[in-house]
Formats: sequence, C-alpha cells, structure tokens
Amino acid sequence: MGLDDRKLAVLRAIVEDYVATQEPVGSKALVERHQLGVSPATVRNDMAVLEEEGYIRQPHTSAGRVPTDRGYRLFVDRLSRVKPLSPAERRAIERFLVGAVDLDDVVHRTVRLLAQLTRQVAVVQYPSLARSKVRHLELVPISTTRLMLVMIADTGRVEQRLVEMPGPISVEDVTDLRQLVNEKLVGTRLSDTPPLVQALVDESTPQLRPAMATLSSVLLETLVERHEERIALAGTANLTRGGLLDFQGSLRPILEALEEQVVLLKLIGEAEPSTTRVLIGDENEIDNLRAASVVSTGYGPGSTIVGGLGVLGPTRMDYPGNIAMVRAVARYVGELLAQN
Amino acid sequence: MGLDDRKLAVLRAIVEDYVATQEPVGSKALVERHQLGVSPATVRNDMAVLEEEGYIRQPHTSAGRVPTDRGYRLFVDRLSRVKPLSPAERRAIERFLVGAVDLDDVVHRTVRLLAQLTRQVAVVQYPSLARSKVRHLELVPISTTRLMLVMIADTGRVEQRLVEMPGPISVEDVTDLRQLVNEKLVGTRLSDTPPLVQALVDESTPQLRPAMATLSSVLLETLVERHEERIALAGTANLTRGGLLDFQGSLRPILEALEEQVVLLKLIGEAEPSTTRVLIGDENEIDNLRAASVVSTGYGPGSTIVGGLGVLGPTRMDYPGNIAMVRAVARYVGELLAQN
DNA sequence: GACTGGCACTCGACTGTAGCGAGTGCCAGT
DNA sequence: ACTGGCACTCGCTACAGTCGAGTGCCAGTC
Repeated sequence: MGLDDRKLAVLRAIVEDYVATQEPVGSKALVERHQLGVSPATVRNDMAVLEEEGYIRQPHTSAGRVPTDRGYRLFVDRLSRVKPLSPAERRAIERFLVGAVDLDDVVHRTVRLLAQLTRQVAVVQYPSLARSKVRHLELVPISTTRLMLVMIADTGRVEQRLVEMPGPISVEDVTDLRQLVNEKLVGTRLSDTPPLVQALVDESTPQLRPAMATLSSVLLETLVERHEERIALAGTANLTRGGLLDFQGSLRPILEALEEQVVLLKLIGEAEPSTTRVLIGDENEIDNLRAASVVSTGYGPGSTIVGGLGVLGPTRMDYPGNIAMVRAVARYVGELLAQN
Repeated sequence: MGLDDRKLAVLRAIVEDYVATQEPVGSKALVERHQLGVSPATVRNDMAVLEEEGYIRQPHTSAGRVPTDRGYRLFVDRLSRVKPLSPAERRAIERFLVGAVDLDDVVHRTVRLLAQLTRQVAVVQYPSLARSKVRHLELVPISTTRLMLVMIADTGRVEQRLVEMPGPISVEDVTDLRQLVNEKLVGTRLSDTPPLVQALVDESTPQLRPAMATLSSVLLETLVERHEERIALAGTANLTRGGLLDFQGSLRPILEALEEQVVLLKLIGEAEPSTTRVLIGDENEIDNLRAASVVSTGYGPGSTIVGGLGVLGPTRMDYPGNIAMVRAVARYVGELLAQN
C-alpha cells in the first residue's frame, strides 16, 4: 500500500502523457520526458507496484501502461492542481456572455462556450424551478374554456401551460383567479407551493372553486412535479475527436444517454454548494456512460445554487483544465444571474 | 440513354438489395433474389449500361454494384411506390401523440416518434412565428424599469423576452401599453407586423412614446427577425447504426451540422405545400451533409403550413418507408394542431 | 437481334509466416 | 535502494499465396 512520492510522480507523469498522446506510455519514454532522476528500470519497478494496486494497467503484455479509472481518481484527488485559466480563455468567457438578453440566451451561450472551451460535450441545466421563487403568474384567455398559464420565476425562467377549464369562464373570473394566485404564490419557493395551492382551492368562493381546482392541479402537476427541468446540450461532435479510440469505438451508448433528459439531470443536477464534482468512468451510475467522465458543478447568483452545468468526455480527459473551465464558467454565469 | 423496363427493374432491385444488406450486390445474387426471368449475364449487360449512365458504380473492380446518388434519385422519382404504413405503425403514431398537453409536448413527442419509427435522426421545426398570428401579448412588470413581454401565437407558440425600459414605468402605463399593442396586433400575421408596429409608435401619446419605442424595437428585433425559429432534434444515436459504413466512417461533420440551427432550418424549413421533399446526398447544399439524405415535408392545421419536419440518414436509407412515415406523422400533427 | 453459357481475368479479403521493436520482468552487481 | 543487462513477450507490419465473388467479352442459340 505504500505509495511513496516517486511512485505518485510516476503516476502523475503517466496520466499526463497518456492524456496528451493517447498512447500507452512506457518506462523509457517516461524518464525521457519527465525529470524523474532515476533509470527506466526503477520506474518499471514502481509501475509494477502501481499496477498491482490497480492504478494503471497494460492493454497487452508488451505495451506501455494506461491509467485505470482508479488511477485517474487518485490523480484528480491528490496529484493535480487546478490549472489557472489563460487570459485568452478568461476573455473568451467574458466576451461570450456579454450581451445575453434573456435566460434562454444565457443558457445557450453558456453551453456553447463550455463546449468550445473544453472541447467536450457540454451540458447546462436551466435554473431549477424547485429552487426558484414565483415572480408572477399570468392567465391569458385563449378561448372560453381555455387559459394559458404563464409562470415567471425570479431566475428568469418562464414556463407556460395550456389549461383546459371544466366549463366556460368569464373574463372577470379570470381576473379574479389571476389576482388570487398571485397574492398567495408570488414570492414563494416553488418547492413550497403544494400546500399553498391546496389552500387556494379551499379558500375560493363556490363560483370560482371548480376553475381553481383544475388550475391548481395543472400548477402542481406540470410546474412542480413533471418536466420542470430543462437542459441544453452542445458539442456532441467533440465525441468524435480522438478517432474511435475513446469509447471503445462505439458512440452509440453515449449518444443514447445524452438524449435522455433524466440521465443528464442525474449527471449534473445534483449539485452541492461550491463543490466541483468529478465522476470518472465506472463511478458513473449510468451504464451507458461507463466509458466517460463528467465534471460538473452548481451555479447560481451569489452563493445560492439554482442549477448545474458541466462537461462530459472520455475518461482520458484533461481534468485540471476542464475543472478550471467548468468552475470559471459557473462563476461567470452566477454573476450574470445576480445582475438580474 | 434508353433505359428499358428491365434495366429499371434491375436498378430497383439493386437499390432494394443494397439498402437491405448494406453490401454491394452482384448479378448472380440479383437473379436469385428477384424474379427477373433472365440470366446473370444479361443482368450484367444491363448493369454495364446503368453504370455508364451513372446510376450505379463499383466500389472496386471485383465487387458488386452500389447505387449512386443519381441512382437513388431515379429510384425515388420513378421506381418506388410510397409504402403504406402497417397498422402497428399507424397505432404507434396515434398512441404517441394522444395526450399531448402543450405545443412543447407535441413537438417533443413528434420528434421522438419520428426518430423511433424511421430509426433515423428526426428534426421538427416549431411552428414558424412568421406564419403564425398573434393571439395575445402580455406585459408583466419585473421591476420598475423592466418588463417581460410574452407573446402567444395562434399556433400555440409562446415566446418571451425581457425588455429593458428607458426609464421607470408605472403600472398604469404598462396597462395602457398592453391594451394598445393588443388592439393593434392581435390577429395579424407576424410577418405583416413591422409596419403596424411602426404605426403604434407614431400614434402613441407623448407620455408613452419612449416606452413604446423600446417595446416595439424589441418586438421587431427578436420576435420577427431573430431566433424566431426553434427546432427539436432526436435520434442522433441512430447515426451509429450500420457500423461506420455509412458516412464513410466519420460522424463528425454530420454531428457538427446538426448543432447548427441555421443548417437544420435550411433542411426542413423551406416546406412547400403538400410536397414531400427528398434530398439525396450531393443534392444537399450543406457540405457536411453530402453523405446524407433528407426527407422532409411541411405540416400545419388543415392545408396551411406552419412548419417543417423530417428525417436525416445515410443515402442508403429506406426511402419509400421513410417518405411514408414522414407524411403520416406530418398529417397527424396537422390534425392535432387543427383541434386547437 | 436479344439472350445465354462459358471462360479468362481482376482484385479484394483472408491466411500464414517472418522479422521488428517497444516494452516488460528479473537478476546480479554496485 | 538503485541500475544495467538480458531474455522474453507479443502486437504490428510486410509479404506471399490462395480463394472466390464478380466482371467483361464472345461465340453460340432461339
């Protein structure tokens, strides 16, 4: 179990070289490219230990070594410093995000920016409704029995939903409904609304009750329970970099996983405050993504978190770089949101 | 230039076999699997002619024949009947689209349905704003100097946009603005609004004019000119079927093209009434998609067209089947929209 | 004149062999 | 504890040989 400093240095060198060249790295090449101060033979001994401990492995008997998921994990946890951004990257981020007019705009720009900076697949979750507060609810009559319910959240998100009324409803009743729901719900966190919505129904006048009942059920069902979470994706073309070496030749499972909102949410939606989460290969719970790594973090105005964002790529990725990018972008987006 | 009936039959057989097996088809196999009533030698002669005319080609000297883009074109134009849907497919379509609560919902279900039925990449354009009429405009105060403009179109589309006002604006003024824009714009086709919007500014009272000016510029800029078009995509994982044989081994250009809204719009947005458009390989104007074919059509309530939808796949695709699916789905979606 | 059977030919795919070389593990020596 | 040396492994490449699907052409037949 003893991994002395040099063995760690060897592991670090292996990871760095392999990430850079995409080829198994041998003992000789290692001593040439890094100043380890020892001979190849010594490195070989160290490698044998590292392999025994499960940090690296040999694709074939007569090949160099390649880091295992466990090796990457150790590298990320103990052997790497977060790489500071270059001024050019910093500028790119600012330039990209300035001039966004809209939440949609912010999210789209962010996801493309991330994809471009990291050259990986980027994923950005829209501010979670559960973590937003209601800013305004609007009811717009579409026909005598149909309303369009529009909810505006303090995070800038706007959700709409068609509501089919049990019977014809007058313009005055709509006005009353609008006023009622706004009075009770504006300013509340969406995750806290269910009891309030229930109360709304109970407190309505008999005349309004049926309408309020359907309205509230729609509110609960769609805005709180269901597809409340939205996600933007970019950079899938980056999966094809590195030929077919990454992902053992088949993009299929990855592309499939990326089409499932639920999966993506699991990946980046469970953000904890001020942590950058790194999932490496097997650590991933989604079978289709066992060959991929994910770097994600939460973002939001100030120190609160309203959503997650991150990148996905081959386990053989530049972790320090990507971690730095993800964090930096998250921070900028947070500032942008705080300005609202 | 003379292509008699048998030569056409041979071409048809080649296309069908190649699409089914993904392998160059030879003369012997052809006569075995289709009742052509002639010997392989005769078929060979016909093939030589077809090759001379550019409808088929040989990957290598000692291989069978493969259709060229031109060959597929002839096949689609003259040699294939649109394949009627199976009852199972018909049922699948109905089942899938029933229960959609929302325009968003309809579009998402549709695009997934198409991807699943055709096993290709599916693309659905949201109802084009330019072809929609304004049903309602809503202005919601966000702060003293900010409004949220929400536009609801008769196609069910809802667009929102933050409007930064030149100065503080009172609730009464907002009410006035709302009433004014609704009076003038509701019921008009969005492509016709620019002059009306201009008129709105001219006719405003001095008090409202500055507010109306910014409001109208936002209206024009974002709703009419800019990102007005939205698109949904599904089934990218289907690109990986057929190994790496399709798309000569690199999905890169395809995936890149699919990330460009503009490109997708070009592909399926230019729908003409009641036509199904088939673009085969080279006919495509987008370089990245020279190896792909696109089947698309317009959809909309009744006989009007509000948007396009279609599928994209390798030139070696089941054209009759895909054409049938695309048409059928478009028709169902049209009916669904008409019910609104 | 259109079709057919036969035949020589081409050329990609596959197989087996051999040599190379990067890389290893081990061991004796410092 | 480290190093140099050495035998060994094994994937990769090149090359030769064989096989067979498929072709083009031609002389013969209906």
